[in-house]
Amino acid sequence: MTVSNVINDHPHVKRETRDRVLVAMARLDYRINVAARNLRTGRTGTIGLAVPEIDRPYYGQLAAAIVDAAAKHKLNVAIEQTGATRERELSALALSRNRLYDGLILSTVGLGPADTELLRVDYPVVILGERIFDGPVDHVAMPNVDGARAATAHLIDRGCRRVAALDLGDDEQPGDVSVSSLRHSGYRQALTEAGLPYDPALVINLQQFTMEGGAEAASRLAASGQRFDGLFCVTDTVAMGALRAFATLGIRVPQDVKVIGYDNVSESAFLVPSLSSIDPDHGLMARTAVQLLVERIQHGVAGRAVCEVVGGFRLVERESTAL
Amino acid sequence: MTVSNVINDHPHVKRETRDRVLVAMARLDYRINVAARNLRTGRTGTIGLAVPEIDRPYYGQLAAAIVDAAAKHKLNVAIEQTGATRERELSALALSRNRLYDGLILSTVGLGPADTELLRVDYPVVILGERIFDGPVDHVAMPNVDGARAATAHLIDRGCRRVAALDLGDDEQPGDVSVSSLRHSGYRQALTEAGLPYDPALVINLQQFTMEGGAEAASRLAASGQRFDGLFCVTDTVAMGALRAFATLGIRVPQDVKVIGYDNVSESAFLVPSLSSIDPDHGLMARTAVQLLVERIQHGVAGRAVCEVVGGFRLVERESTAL
DNA sequence: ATGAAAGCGCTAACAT
DNA sequence: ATGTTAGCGCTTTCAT
Repeated sequence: MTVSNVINDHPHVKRETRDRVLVAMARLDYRINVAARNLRTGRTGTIGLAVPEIDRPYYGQLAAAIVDAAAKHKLNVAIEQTGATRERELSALALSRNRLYDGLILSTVGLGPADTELLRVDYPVVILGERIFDGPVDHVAMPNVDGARAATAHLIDRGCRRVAALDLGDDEQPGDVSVSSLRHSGYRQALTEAGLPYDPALVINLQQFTMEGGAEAASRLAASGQRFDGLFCVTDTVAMGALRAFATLGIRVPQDVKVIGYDNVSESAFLVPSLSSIDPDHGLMARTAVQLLVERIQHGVAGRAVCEVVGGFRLVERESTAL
Repeated sequence: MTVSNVINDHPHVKRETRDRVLVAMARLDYRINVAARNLRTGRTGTIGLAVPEIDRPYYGQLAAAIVDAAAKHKLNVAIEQTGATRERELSALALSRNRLYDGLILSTVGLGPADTELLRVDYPVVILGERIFDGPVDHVAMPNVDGARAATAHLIDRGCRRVAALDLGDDEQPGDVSVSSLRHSGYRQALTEAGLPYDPALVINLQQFTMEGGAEAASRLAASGQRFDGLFCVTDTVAMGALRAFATLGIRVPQDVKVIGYDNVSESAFLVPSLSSIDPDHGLMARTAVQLLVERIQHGVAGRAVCEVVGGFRLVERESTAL
C-alpha cells in the first residue's frame, strides 16, 4: 500500500520510506500493470479518436492536434478508421462502451440525424464534424456555412461571375446537415447576396471527397461546355484534384479560373499555384474537443448541459485566386 | 463461467443454454469489461504505433495501412507521436513496457545505433524504418540504397549530367544508418556507376524533412549559382517543397531541372508537375510489420530468431522527369 | 505514516 | 455441458 502511495505521489509518505521504495522498484525493474489499475479505477487513460481515414491530410492534421492536446491531459489516443461508413462509426462507439477508452471523439460523416438516439450513451462522447445537430452529446463544429460563403464571396470579389462548385449539391435529403450541404448553402448564399443567379449546371457532384474525386469532377465540369470563371471546392483535397485536372486540360489558374478550397491543409501553401482556402483553426478545434471530453470524463457524463461550439475561420488568399 | 464460454465462442455450450445467455445479456445491456479481461489474460488487444508525426503524408499513409492490417488480427492501434526525438521514442517504448500495449511498432528516427541495447526489452517490438541495424528486434526496412540509386539513375538516364540532392549529405557520424545517409549513398552509387563526378556543392543539407525544409533547401541550391539539371529529393514531401520553390523562382520542371522523390505518397500523382518517385509498397511493409509483431505476441518474444525484412520498390515515372 | 482487508470482473484449471 | 475455485495487481476504505 505504501508502494502504491509512492507511485501515485500521495502525501503522508515519509521521505526515507519513499526512497527505500524507489530503490527497491529500480532494483526489481518494477513496472506498473496498467490493466490492473484500469480494472480498479475504471479508467484507461486512453481516449478513442474515430475518423474516416487517417491518411487524408485533413484528418491527419486533426489527429496530430488531438494527440498533442490529449497529451497535455496525460491521455493516450487510439485511432479508429471508420471509412466514413455509418456502420463502422457505430462500431467505434461500441468499443468505447466496452470501457476500452475513457471517452470518444467521433468525426461523424456516415451517421445521420436519424441516428441521434444511438448517441445517447452513458459514456463521454464528443462529436467533431457535422451531420448531427442538437444531438445528445457535445459537439465541436466548423463554421461551414459562413466559411463557404466567405470563400465564394472572395471569388466574386475577385471578379468571378460564373462560380462553379464541386460538392454533393442538393442531392441529399432535406434537413441534411452534412459538411457538403452546409458548405453548399454557404456557396448559394454568397451568390444570392451578390445578386448572381444559382445555376445547377455549375454544381458538379463529387463521387468522393478525394483528390481523385476532385480531378474527375473538375474534368466533367470542363467537359460540360459550361462557361465558368470561379470554382469553390468543398475541401482542399478536392481542390488539389481539380487543380491537377485543370493543368492537364490546359486551363490556367487563376487566369482562366480562380479556385478556392476549404480546410487550409498544410499542403495548400505548397501547391502550384498555391491554393486559397478557408482556415478553420484545427488546433483550437482539437483543444476544444479534448477539453470537453475531459470535463465529461472527470465530472461524469451528466455533469453539465450539452454544449455546441462553432469555431471561427480565416480567409487565406493565395495564388489560385490572385487577380 | 458458461457466460464466459458463450462470450468467447467456446465449444461445449449447449445451443439452448447459449441462447438463454445471449437473451439475458441483451436484456441487461451487458458489456464486457475489457480491463478485467486484460488483467486476467495479460493481453490488451491493442498495439502501439510510434511515428514522428502523424500529419506527414508518409506516416499518415503508413498508419492507415497498419490500422487496416492490425484490424485483420482484431487488434486496435494506438498512435504515439514522437516528434522524431530520441527521448520520446524511448518513452513510447516505456508505455508498452507498462503493458499498455501488446506490442509496439516503432518508426525510428531519433534512436541511433548507440541505443541498440535499449531495445533489448522483454515484450514484442518491431522497428519500421532505419537507424538500427542488427538490433535485438525484428526490423522491416525499406530498400533505401537501391531505391535512391534507381531514382538517381533514372535522372541520369533522362539526360541529367549535374544531379543535385536534397538530404543530410555526409553531415553525420560514420556508420550512420539514417534514412538520409542510406539514400545519400544510393545517390552517390548511381553517380559513380554512370561515371559522373560526386560534387559536394550539389548536395544541400536539409533543416528538416518537410515541405518548408525542401523549399528552403531548393532556394539555397538555386541561389548557390551551381548549374544543375536534375534533383534527387530524400522524400516526396521534400520534393513537394522543392517544386514549389522552383515555381516561385521561374525554374521550369522538367525542362530546366528534372526532379524525383522517394515514398510515392498519394499526393505526388496530383502535383503540377506530377512527381516521379520510388514506391516502396507501404501496404506490404505494414502487413509485414504487423505479421511479425503478431508472431511475437502469440509465440513469445523469444519464439524465433530476430529477422530483418527489406521490401522491394518500383520506379514511378511522372511529368517531373519527362523528357 | 503505514498497513490489512476486500474486491474490481474476468477466465484458466479443475471438478462434477 | 456446466459449475466451483482461485487469483490476475491494483487501489479504496478503514484500522492502527
